[in-house]
Amino acid sequence: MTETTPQASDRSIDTQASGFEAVRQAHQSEMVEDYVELIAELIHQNGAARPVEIAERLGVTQPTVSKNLARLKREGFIEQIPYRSLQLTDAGRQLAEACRMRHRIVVEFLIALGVSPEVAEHDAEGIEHHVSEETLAVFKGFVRRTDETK
Amino acid sequence: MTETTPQASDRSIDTQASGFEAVRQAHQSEMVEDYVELIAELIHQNGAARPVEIAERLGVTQPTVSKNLARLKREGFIEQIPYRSLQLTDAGRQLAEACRMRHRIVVEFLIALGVSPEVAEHDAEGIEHHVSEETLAVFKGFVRRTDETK
DNA sequence: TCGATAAATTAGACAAGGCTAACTTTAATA
DNA sequence: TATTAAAGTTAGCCTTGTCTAATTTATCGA
Repeated sequence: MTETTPQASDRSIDTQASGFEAVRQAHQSEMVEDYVELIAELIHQNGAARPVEIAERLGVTQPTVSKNLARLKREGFIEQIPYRSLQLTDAGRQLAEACRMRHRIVVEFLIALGVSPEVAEHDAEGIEHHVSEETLAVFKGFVRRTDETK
Repeated sequence: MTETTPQASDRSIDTQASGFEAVRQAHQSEMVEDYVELIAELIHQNGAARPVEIAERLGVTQPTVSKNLARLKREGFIEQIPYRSLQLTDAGRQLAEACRMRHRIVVEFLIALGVSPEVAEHDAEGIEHHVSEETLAVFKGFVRRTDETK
């Protein structure tokens, strides 16, 4: 019992709880974000995005992709005609673009900081979903300053 | 095709898939890590860690905590006698200490970078579970250099 | 010491996101 | 054009982590 005073911790209990709540929220959107981002990437790289390739890139099975795409469709992010390339709706494109930017910033930030490119990519995949606007702005500023110094 | 940005284009599909796999793995351990870390914190702050307080801090209900504690017990991280304070096993203490260190480094890193303390705490909660050893070492180095400059 | 209150557990439901197995549909080609 | 291989879906199961409602158990103050 080193800290005797109850307010010894600088954070209120509510603040702490809302932090954990936010993490749970983030987990809810991760799947959707990963999918739309990947679909945009595939369309950009290959001119088409197909479920089988999403499965391969994410390292999951086709039925899993099928089920998750149904959710994306239900939520209005994609349109799908079987055996044709998936298409992003306007909302989907918008979300994908935001995710792509955020992903790029996180990766570039880590690299600017001195993390190896492979690990930067790897860690960014998990980190990007938990970076607030404020932190993202700080990352961006750091990258910009580093670039200028080069 | 993939314009000037360095990433995606030169990454193998396997590497990408293993990244997503790692994120899924991380999610599996998050609960355990959050709980042992919080239990250690509560013991340190209050001299005792009780399920009801864990529920409050995490912003979840008591039955949720009850169920999750059963898993921690099953996996050998805690010992529990109802209505007594939870106790960490050696393994639990070890894990808690590692998590505490990592958490501290991430928070200090974000603050050193210029993120506000509240947001740093908030974001760290989500980020910490996705930071590799390499990246953590880089964070640590950055904090050290910043401290020296002060 | 006993009874009210708070703490904890149990039971049962639900949503997400994985999986395998089995099936259907499309496309490619012989 | 008829077959076959690949792509996609469906059905059904599992695990995790959440919830509410109901129940049990311990503690503490009158």
